[in-house]
Amino acid sequence: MSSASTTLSARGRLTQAERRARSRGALLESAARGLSRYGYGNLVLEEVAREAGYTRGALYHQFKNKEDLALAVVEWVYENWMREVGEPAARQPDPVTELLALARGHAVFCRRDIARVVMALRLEFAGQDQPVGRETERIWETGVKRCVKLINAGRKADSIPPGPPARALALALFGALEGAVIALAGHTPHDELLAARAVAGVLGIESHRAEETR
Amino acid sequence: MSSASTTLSARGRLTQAERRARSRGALLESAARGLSRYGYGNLVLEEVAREAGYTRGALYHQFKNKEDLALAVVEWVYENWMREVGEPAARQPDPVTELLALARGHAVFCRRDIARVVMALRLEFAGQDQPVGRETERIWETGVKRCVKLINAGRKADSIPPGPPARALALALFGALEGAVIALAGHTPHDELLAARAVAGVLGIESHRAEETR
DNA sequence: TAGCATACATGCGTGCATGTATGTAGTCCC
DNA sequence: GGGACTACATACATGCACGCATGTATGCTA
Repeated sequence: MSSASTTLSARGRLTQAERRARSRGALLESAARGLSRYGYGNLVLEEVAREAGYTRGALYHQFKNKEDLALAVVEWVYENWMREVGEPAARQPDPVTELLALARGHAVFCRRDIARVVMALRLEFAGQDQPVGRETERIWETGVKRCVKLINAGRKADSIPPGPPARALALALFGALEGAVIALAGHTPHDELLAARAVAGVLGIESHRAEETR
Repeated sequence: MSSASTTLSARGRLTQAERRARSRGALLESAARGLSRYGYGNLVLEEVAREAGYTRGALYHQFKNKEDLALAVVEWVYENWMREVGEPAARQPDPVTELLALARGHAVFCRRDIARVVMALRLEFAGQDQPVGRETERIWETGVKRCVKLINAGRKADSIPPGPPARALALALFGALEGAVIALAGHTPHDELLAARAVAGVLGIESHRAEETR
């Protein structure tokens, strides 16, 4: 529904590349919704294709197999997240406001029904050594590492109080954030504030910091 | 490993009821671990039985089918949770300390590898009308309702500040709590404090309230 | 201790989802 | 405008896990 904006070349007729890109986008989006709703194991490719307006033939033409599709979805979600949440937050002046911006941004990002993709896959593949699980874990770890740095910086600047190890804080932060946002699905606009509050709480900073809108 | 304490009758030989209870307990525990790790769809009954020291025959003798087993696990987890977390917390004197006790208690409860059963099943069956999903949703809703009451009480007593609707707060609270605890799996003892902090944050109360141990 | 009931094991049939092989329609390029 | 290529559909083969039916062992009752 959103990124079906594959610029079509002047005349109504589609070029091959456009055709390919359009169907690939539709399949990716459908698969993302499916993964978010049902997880990997319960995801039925027949349905993915149908909801995108194609058949499994198209899917297997664009992706090697189910695993390859899932990997592409994870990549796709990650890139969008970075563009819409990660990079804007990075422009904040100090660690605490950056962390709170991440929280708010993530809440808004997850208003689409993609919210649970990462959480679902992480849960499903935790503790197993499987490509999709590894990739999901990798991007999760990227986020955690980023938080660890921010927490350490914040503590140096005395804007985040001392306490448990930075890594534990970062894990709790992401966990609480994802959990809250998933539970609040559809509860616009409170999701944003409550996500920020959860993060502020984990960090142990004064709760009113979460209320500041920017 | 834990509740294998089916009192065996005086002599070494087991009575039928004891046999039954023992194997049922072992199967339930194994299934709970499995559900927590893999979710419902990926749960293979062959493995469940094997890890419990039986075969699928025993399983199908004790439970009608896979769904029945999952329902029994949900029930079993809920009862244990109420006994070990819900009831102790209810003995707290005021709403805020009760909510924080729930957070800490839940963190401790989830140190067993059962942590993710509810979250996993809720994710997997969200939006579908299926018995296991309904049951999981029901006990989740029980928890949310309890929180709503506590939040309203706390607001009347001025120990919780006004803000978003109580239901939104309760949802965020449980979501953040579960998410944080899952992410912190294995990070004893920080899990307890950070769970309390996440909850305190969502409630918008002063963060130092979360530090009080009881 | 004989005969029955209950706990559990083993083997088979079936359904469903993935992956592959083949067939058809829509583009590109000379 | 005709051949080559690409996007996609359809048809078929494979595998896995569930559920059930049947077989065996262990405990119960008289």
